[in-house]
Amino acid sequence: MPVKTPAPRGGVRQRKVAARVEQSGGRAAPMREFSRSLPMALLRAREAVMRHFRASLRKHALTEQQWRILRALAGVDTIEVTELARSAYLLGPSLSRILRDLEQRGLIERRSVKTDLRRGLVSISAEGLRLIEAVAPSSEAIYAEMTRRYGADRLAALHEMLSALEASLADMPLPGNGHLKDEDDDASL
Amino acid sequence: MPVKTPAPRGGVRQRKVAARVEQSGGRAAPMREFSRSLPMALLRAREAVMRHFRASLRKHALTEQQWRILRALAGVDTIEVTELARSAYLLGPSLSRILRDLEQRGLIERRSVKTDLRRGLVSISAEGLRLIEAVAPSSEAIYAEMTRRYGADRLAALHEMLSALEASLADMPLPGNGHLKDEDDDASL
DNA sequence: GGAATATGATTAACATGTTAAATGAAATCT
DNA sequence: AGATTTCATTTAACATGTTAATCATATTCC
Repeated sequence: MPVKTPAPRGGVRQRKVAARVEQSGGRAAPMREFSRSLPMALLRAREAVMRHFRASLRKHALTEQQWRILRALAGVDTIEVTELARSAYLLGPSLSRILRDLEQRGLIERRSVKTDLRRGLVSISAEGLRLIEAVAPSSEAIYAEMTRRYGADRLAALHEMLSALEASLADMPLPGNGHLKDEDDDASL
Repeated sequence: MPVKTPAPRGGVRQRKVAARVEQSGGRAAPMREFSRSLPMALLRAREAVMRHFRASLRKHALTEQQWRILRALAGVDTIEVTELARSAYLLGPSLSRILRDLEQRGLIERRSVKTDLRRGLVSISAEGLRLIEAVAPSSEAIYAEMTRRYGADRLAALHEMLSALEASLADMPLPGNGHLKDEDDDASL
């Protein structure tokens, strides 16, 4: 039988004095509110989207990344592993593992470039295509419902702002990475 | 000595016929372009942001998630584990592991709620606070540079659109999840 | 008060993210 | 040709994401 929520739940006690960070000038400024963290906002938004797809994928024993790979393969005849990594936005090691598994499941086929045995070629199998056709309809329906709820215009605008963000940061220099491990880098920037 | 790029690199061969998906009406429609996938766009944007922080965090032997936890703890006196999970946007199992490690490193302290021994209380240690003060400056500087590049207005607008997206999908029903594993769900929706 | 149920947290198991190192093959240099 | 360097991919090692199961404690019901 149901149990009511146990108690008014104390939960959080606010810190008396907020953490402060010394600025280069010597003044102290409050640290930016945690909730406004951009990576967190992107993570939360992404999860809000993804959780609707997980159930459908799980029914077909697919992970999100495996699905990304199959989707990428569906659009081409064959593709080199490195290109596939770019296309599905996966790092090499993850891709290596997943391709091994997908091949064992018969969803993809692999061979090598004859003129350069280092390069691997990947293509989707007939069974892989069948799987895509089985999953895609509900996936498309979910996308459609999301677009309806959020608004197609707003969605397009969001896509634009996201790729603009990527572009803005693409040529931003990464921190010196001064090959030192525990060096004090407070003065940097 | 440098070696020039080896060859014009064939890479990808386009599939002759694009994958198509049967619609409920019986017509065939081209599958949405893979590159337009919203989860992918969010993932790429997030990575474009995060890669600038990783080096700084690694210098202090912190992962992104450990940093999120310390940041969340810095704002409060003590917090219950469940609240911390919400605050740092981590699932329970991940949080459990990370708290175990952070406690071993002396960066946090734990105890239990006296009136309910199931609930754990977490707080940041003095050493943890020192670590935050060591990392925050460069972190803030990176945020500042990102804001400068992307534009403060645009950034605020992006935040708004992301939380609006979350809100739009919050009450969207998840797929029936019909407790069946390999059932054909093509007709769903 | 004791059985049944619910809750908070952890553990288990497996997949992926991330960085470093290793492996095998091709290109370059001499 | 042989040594060296570069390149594509894989393997290794460790941290996290994800779901299910477990464990201890609390609550509810009888």
